[in-house]
Amino acid sequence: MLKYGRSLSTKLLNICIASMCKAQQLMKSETVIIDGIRLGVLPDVFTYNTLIDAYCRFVSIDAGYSVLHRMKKAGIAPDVISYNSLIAGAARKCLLSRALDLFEEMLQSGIRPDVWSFNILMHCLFKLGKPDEANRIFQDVILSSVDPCPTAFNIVINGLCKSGYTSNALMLFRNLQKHGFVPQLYTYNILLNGLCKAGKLRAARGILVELRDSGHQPDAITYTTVMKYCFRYRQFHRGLEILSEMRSEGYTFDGFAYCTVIAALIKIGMIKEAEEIIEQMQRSGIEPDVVAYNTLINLYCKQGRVGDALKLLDEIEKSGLESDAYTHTIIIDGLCKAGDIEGARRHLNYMNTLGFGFNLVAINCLIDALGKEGQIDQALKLFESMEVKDAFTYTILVHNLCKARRFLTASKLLMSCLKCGFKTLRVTQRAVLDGLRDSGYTNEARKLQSKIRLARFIH
DNA sequence: TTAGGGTTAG
Repeated sequence: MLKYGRSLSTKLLNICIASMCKAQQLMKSETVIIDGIRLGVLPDVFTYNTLIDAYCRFVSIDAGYSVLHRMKKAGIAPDVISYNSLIAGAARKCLLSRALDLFEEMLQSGIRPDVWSFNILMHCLFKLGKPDEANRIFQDVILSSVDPCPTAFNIVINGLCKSGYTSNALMLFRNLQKHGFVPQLYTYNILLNGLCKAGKLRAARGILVELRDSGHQPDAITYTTVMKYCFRYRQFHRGLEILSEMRSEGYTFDGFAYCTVIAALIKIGMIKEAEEIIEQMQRSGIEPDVVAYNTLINLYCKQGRVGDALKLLDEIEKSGLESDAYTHTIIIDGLCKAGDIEGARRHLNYMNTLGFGFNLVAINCLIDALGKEGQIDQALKLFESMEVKDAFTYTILVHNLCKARRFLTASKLLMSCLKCGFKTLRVTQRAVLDGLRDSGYTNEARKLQSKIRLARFIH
C-alpha cells in the first residue's frame, strides 16, 4: 500500500477501487480500503457504491447488500445510487420481487427514486415478459415530475420491439419525435433491429435512410444488424456487400460482426469461407467468448467433426468460461446429425446435470434424428411426452412422418399445429397434401387444404 | 447505476 504514498486522498482511493472492481479484484479492493483507513483516508459514499455494484455483479445481491450494512455502520448514508446498484443487481438476475422489495426499502428510508430507478425496473419487467407493467411505470414517469431521459425512451422502444409490439414501438418513436425528441443513434439501432426482426423490411429501410439523413453515421452495430438480416432473408449478395462496406468504412470487426458472418456462411453451406473468416477472427486477437466458441463448435459439427467440437467444450470448461444452452444444443444436434442418438441422449442428460432445464431445441433435434433413423414411433412417443412444443417440433415430425409415408398421422399433426396458431412452411404443407393425394386420401387432402386456407386468413 | 448488434433445430 505504501506505494500509493501518504498523499493518497479519497478521490484517488476511489479511482483505485473503481479500477480494481472493474477487474473483479474485490479482495484487493478490501485490502486497499483497510490500508487507506490506516493512513487516514476514509472511504465515502462513492467508494461504497462502487463496491456494492461490483459485489452485485460478480458475487451476489446478498454480498452487495452486506456492503450497504457496512456503510451504514461506518456512518455513511446510502443514497439513490446505492439502491439503484442493488436494484440493478436483482434486475440483472431477473429477481423481480427482490428488486421491488429494494425499491420499497429505498422509499421507506426516505430516498427518492430517480429516473434510473424506474429505467432499471422497466427493463427488468420487459425482460420478464411483462410489457404491460413496464408500460405502466413508463406512464407514471411521463406523468410525474421525474424527467425522462433518452435512455428511458430507448428502454421502452426496445422493450416493445422485443415483446413483439414493433408497431407500437414505431408509433411511440413518431409521437416522441413530434414532441421534440431527437433520436440517438442508439434509438435508431434499436428500432432498426426490431423492425428487421419482425420482417418489416420496408419500414427498416426507411429508418436507415432517416438515420443517415439526421446526420448520424451508422456504426458497427448498425452494420452488423443490417448484415444479419440480409443473410436471414437470403439476400446474401447484399449481406456480403455490407460486409465489405463496413470494412472500407474502417470499422474493425468485433466478435459480434465475426459471429454474424460466420454463422450466416455456415447456414448457407459456404463452409470454406466460414473457415477463412474464423481464421481471421482468431488472428485478430479477439479473446473468444462463449458465443465465439459456440460458433466454432457449430462449424465443427457441420463438418462432422463432433470429436473436435467436444474437445472445444472441454477447452471452454477449462478456460473458466461457462458453456451455455447454445453450446450444448449445437453439440446435441451435431451428434444427432452424425447418427449418434445414444450420444445425443447422453449429452442431454449431461446438460441436465449441469442445471439446464428443459430445452426445446435439443428435443426437437432428437425427434428429427429418431425420424431420420427410422424410429418414427419413438419420435412420436417423445412428441407425446412433451408439454411444450413449437412450430419446429411439428414441422420436423410432419416431415419425418411423410418420409415414412404415414400421411394421415402427418395430416392430423399439421392440423393441430395450425390450430395452435404456429406458422408452417409451404413445403411442409405441400409434402402432406401431395402425399395424401398420391395415396388416395383425397377427402383428407381437401379437409387439410381448407384448414390451411382458414389459418392463412386468421393469422 | 440503465438502454442497441453476434451463436442452435424444420
